[in-house]
Parts: sequence; C-alpha cells; structure tokens
Amino acid sequence: MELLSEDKLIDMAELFKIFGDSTRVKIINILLDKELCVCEISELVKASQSAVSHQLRILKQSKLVKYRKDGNCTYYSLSDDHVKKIFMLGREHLDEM
Amino acid sequence: MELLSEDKLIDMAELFKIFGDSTRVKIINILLDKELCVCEISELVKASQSAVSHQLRILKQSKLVKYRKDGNCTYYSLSDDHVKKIFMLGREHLDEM
DNA sequence: TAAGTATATGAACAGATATTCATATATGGA
DNA sequence: TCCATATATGAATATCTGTTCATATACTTA
Repeated sequence: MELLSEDKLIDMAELFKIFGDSTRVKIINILLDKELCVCEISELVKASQSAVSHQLRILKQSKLVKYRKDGNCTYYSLSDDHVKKIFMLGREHLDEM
Repeated sequence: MELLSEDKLIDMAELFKIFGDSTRVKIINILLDKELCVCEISELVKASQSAVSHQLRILKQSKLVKYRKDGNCTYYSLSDDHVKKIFMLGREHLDEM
C-alpha cells in the first residue's frame, strides 16, 4: 500500500461501487447529454419511480448528480465532467476487449 | 438509453463493480508498479490468503489481472493499461473533490 | 516418499444492497 | 379547499457478495 493510504483506497472503492449498479449506470447514461426529471428517468431506464428515486438519492449523496426543483418536478443532471470521464473510460475499456 | 445498449450498460456496471470493493482496489493498487505473488499480496493488503485468492479469481475472471506460475508461487500483475487508467481516474476524481 | 509451503476452492455465514410496497410530503390546478 | 401529480422515504424482503473455515491440489525439498 505504498501509493495511496488505506482511507483513500476505501474512498475509491466507494466511488466505483456507485458505478457498479446497472440502474445507476443507466441513469448516468441518459443524463450524459441533458437533465431529466424523475418520471422521465423512470420511464427511460424502465424502473419504478421509487427505485429510481432511491438510486438518485445515492447518486446525489455521492455528488455524482445535482438537481433543481421546478414546480412539481425535480430535474437531475450530472454534477461534473469527472462523472462523464469515468463513464466514458469504462465504455472505452469494454470496447477494446 | 440512446447512447448505449442495455447489455453494454450492464457490462459497464459489472466492470465498475469489480473496482467497487476495497480489498480488490488495494490489490490493484499494489500491483500498479510490480507483479507480486499471493502471499506477498496477502501481507500487503492485510487480508487472509483465502480472501485474497478469492478476490484474485474475480479479478482474473474479469481479465483485470494476469498471472504466471513459478514453482510454488503464482505471480499476479495488472493485465493492461486500462486497469491503471480507470484506477487513476478514480483517484483523480477524489483528489478534486 | 514424507513433510512443508503456496495456492485454490467449496460451503456456510454474515452483512450489504436493490427493489417493492405503503405512505408521506409538496406543488399546481380546479 | 380538494384532488391530482411528482417525488421522497422508511420498512420489509430477497438477493448478492465477501470472508472464514476446512480442505484439496501441486510443487519443493529433505
């Protein structure tokens, strides 16, 4: 464990864990180009409103998505370019296998 | 789900899932610069030989590590640069938070 | 060949996690 | 105000996952 502290490694595992669920990855995927509200996300990823809401909470807590409220709706979007970068690198890796 | 097929997204989640465990991330971390045998890995990451062996199997199955046998020992190393890249990007992300 | 060392692996168990269901909260419109 | 819609959330449940323990396998050396 020369290069990184144990704490940092645990944080890294936590970060990748967020990307390690297909519902969350699907959500990230559809948020790549535009913000969407919960019910749109729910339809697009074919998961229940509740399941999506739970997963959005996890993404929110990890600061991978941000949101804004507008009337009845809550619009979610990716919080920064790093999320996109990590996503793209995973995609790249699979393409090259 | 415009950008990627559902299958590909599931594969991506599977890939990130591998990085989403602290024991595996620790193993990857110490393999960044050199190959190591199982008992060395076991000592360095402070996990039992059995736990490490199980995790190495998972890393092997996902093609994230490769190995060579030499006598009694099995030496593991990262299978390609993508593993290193993904690891580094995760690290970078955390540094910038 | 016998003993020791290194590794792998199956089974069992405990803890984590994702979904569902029911329900709460909050906003908008009639 | 009353109702519909959108979202959030707690509890329960089922499934998944990582570790341990016991043991098997294989190589090495005395």
